[in-house]
Amino acid sequence: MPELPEVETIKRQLNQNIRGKKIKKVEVRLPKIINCPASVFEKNIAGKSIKSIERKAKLLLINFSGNYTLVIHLKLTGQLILTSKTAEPNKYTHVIFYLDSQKIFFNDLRQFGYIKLVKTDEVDNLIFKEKIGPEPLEKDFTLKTFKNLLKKKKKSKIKPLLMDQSFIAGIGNVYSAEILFLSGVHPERKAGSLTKEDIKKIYGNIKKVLLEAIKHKGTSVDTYLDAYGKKGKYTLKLKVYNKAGKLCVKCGTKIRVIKQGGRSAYFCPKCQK
DNA sequence: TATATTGTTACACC
DNA sequence: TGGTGTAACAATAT
Repeated sequence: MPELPEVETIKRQLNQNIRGKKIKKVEVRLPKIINCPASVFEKNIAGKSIKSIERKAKLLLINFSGNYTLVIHLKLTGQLILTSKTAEPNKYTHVIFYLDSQKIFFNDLRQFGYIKLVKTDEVDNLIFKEKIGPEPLEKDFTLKTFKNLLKKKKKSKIKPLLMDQSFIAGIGNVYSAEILFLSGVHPERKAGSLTKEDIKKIYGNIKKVLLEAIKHKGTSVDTYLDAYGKKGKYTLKLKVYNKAGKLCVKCGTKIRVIKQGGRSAYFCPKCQK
């Protein structure tokens, strides 16, 4: 499941490899993935060069010459794979970008992901409309900022709150579970019940876990692959996510799973209070 | 063969 | 109004 570290990994890899290169042709195999007729899509992208690639929350932005930007969300099972000219698409390849000597596949098993063609100067507008919260790895995301945000959400349960993109950007089910485990905080605690120490720990672990995950090129619990088609190695570092019934690495208690808002929340009943 | 799973969003409820 | 719950989306594993 691509969250901030996975999207950041793809962003860095694409910047290293395709910045400045030209898109020769686009092939849209599944029209519902894009937000306009394929002819319009192709017309505005083909022949244009890639200026830069950015990340905002879990969104990947590819900026082109000619002032158009592709806004890409990978949702649950999306992939952007940079391959050779001769690589073959699979049945989940829905859009293909052709470069001079490479291809980029947009693959998505569940077809929830999207690629939107947007005028570059309208991207900020679009992101503003999505009400995306602060970027946790930015310098201005301080402990004080975090405390103040929590004050406004005293009645919310902490795990769904960390996953709320309008509260804080880029955190999903995997990393919220890991952050709370390392902080010793139970996923059902209300924001208003957290002590100063709890808040400090959660704040520190948000930065720590996300940075560590980027270092390992993300987590592959589902179909996630990086831009080179490789799995993320943070999967090996996971302590609670997807570990129901396994033994806690700290205390040996069985990891439990509960439902929160219809989603699985994994935690250690002894280490997380 | 039916069901659970999975993130996000839209929408209903209180 | 904010917090919570549910359906829908699609494909797969069980």
